Amino acid sequence: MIHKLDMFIAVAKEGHFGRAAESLGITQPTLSTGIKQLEEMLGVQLIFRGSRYGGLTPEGQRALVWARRLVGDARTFREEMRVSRHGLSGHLRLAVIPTALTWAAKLSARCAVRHPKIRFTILSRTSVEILKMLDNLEIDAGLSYLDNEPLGRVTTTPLYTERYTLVCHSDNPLALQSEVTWADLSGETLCLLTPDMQNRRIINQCFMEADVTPDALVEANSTVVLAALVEQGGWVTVLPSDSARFLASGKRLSIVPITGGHVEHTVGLVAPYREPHTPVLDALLSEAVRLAAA
Amino acid sequence: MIHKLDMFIAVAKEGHFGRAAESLGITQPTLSTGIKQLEEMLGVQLIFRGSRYGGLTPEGQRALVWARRLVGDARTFREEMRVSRHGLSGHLRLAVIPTALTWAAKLSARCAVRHPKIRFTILSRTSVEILKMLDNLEIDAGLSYLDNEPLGRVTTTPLYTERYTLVCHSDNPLALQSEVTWADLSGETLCLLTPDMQNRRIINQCFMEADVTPDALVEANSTVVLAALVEQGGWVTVLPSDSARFLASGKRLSIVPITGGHVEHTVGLVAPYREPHTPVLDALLSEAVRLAAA
DNA sequence: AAAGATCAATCGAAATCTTCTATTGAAGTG
DNA sequence: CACTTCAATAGAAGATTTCGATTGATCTTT
Repeated sequence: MIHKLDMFIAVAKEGHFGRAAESLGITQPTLSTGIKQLEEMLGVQLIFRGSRYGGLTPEGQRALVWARRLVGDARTFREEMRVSRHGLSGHLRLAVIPTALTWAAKLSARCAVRHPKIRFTILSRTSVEILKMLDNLEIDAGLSYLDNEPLGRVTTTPLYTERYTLVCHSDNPLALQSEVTWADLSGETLCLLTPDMQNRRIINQCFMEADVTPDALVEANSTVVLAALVEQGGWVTVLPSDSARFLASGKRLSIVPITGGHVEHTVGLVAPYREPHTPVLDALLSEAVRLAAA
Repeated sequence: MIHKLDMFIAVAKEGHFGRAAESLGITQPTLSTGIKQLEEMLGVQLIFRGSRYGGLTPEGQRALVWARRLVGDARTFREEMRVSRHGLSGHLRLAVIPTALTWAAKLSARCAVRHPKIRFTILSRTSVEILKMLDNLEIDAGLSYLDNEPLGRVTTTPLYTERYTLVCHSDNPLALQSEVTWADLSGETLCLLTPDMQNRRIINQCFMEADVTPDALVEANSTVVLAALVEQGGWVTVLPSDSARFLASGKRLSIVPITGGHVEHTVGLVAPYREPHTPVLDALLSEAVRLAAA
């Protein structure tokens, strides 16, 4: 049953029997018959298909919610049993928005000190992708914005609040100012994150509120690109203070706080809503709480 | 996996491999290997045993919680899929404290009118048994006291509040009074529910608070016995007003309200804490809400 | 419109897993 | 010390799962 549900989740995720089978390490006929048996067992059609994948039926949509829950619970269960004999060890998969990567490093480092047997995988992803990966059980937790955009059924642990700063070359006249406004940036040659990043959308809104139309000549999905570009001279970018500090250190880059109307955006840990969590995830969550308090 | 967990739940419930196997309709060796495979799959020992059942290990205790949850969710899932093709039909198993049996009848009758394809099984049980049966997935919901004694992880829907009344033969001098106190009953020949019933414990406490030691010469676990006994003459009993009214009607029995210090005890529907519920259970719950409002 | 590519279903054989009956072996009982 | 109870084990029968090969349908390209 659990295994069949796993197949179903894979097909729903990939939208393609062949790829889904590959992702599970089984052959396509096996998966086809698996789905068919699941449909027979439940007595409902889950997937529209006439010689090719045609999306989920309404029952399929509903079944997907249950499938994710059952498979997720089963994994958590197995994980808990595994930990009870091997001690707190295992694999923790995180997806993180680019501007929170330094915090991901901080968090995982502290967690690793306390629990040396836990392995980490940290991926840079957009906030939307993070939620999707949480749904599909591809990651155990994410680091993303807690406010602003709709989260699904998740538990959240606030970590810090983003404050935006200008990052420019030390030669730039703006570097001498103790602070700048969003309007001050109107003439500058901007490089920013791509618009699929929530951070960029937030920054866009800040510019809009200051009646400035930002003109980002270079867009990238990595803050490293932005910092490197700024270092070359001529370019400026906007980054949250922590990212900015990290990327600017040791280079001829200056950081200037940006003042003026912008909402505060909280970044924190996002984990599936499931009670109880896996012991490893629990360890991460409590480390996040400690880190937030510090 | 789910099937193995089912076996595990059965063994934990019965405390005996043979009986557990019988209750599942499989043979004992099948169950033995099933448990063994489950233990191997999880990598932990679940059950102490050296040629006979020796209780659950600590990991087994923990695993039992997960097993109940997974099996329960899987059933709810299947139920929901079944309903999506057969309409709101199915089987609803209720366990009810004896004094709430009339309400169980009322509730199921109203529910049956609205959803003619639902079948009901209603069992008279003690409140403790009801909670245990909910845990073991033997019933879908219970009708029991919502306050007073510790409930597990359940959702509750209040239905009514018990008010205690004296039930006596119409020839009894007490029948002429408009009300009686607990102390007034000290000389009477009492018959009451057995002490394993929470109702009896509540009544005992009422007597104690009135400094009366009740002397129940006949104890029974059915209100029918009590009413029949009172009808024979000489005996009196104490019942919640609804039960009393129902049992006394058409017989030479009188009902006298009992006044004086007693706490109010709320009776209502008790269902497993699981979101979402089965569609059939949802139907029952909303019917209960309507009935409570009426 | 024909040829080719893509994709999921189907078929049949091999492998794996499950369940059964019969038996064993261990621990408790009179 | 025989007797009973209980769970584990062994071995065979049966069911299920999986896979490679193929088919048949649909979509794309020429």
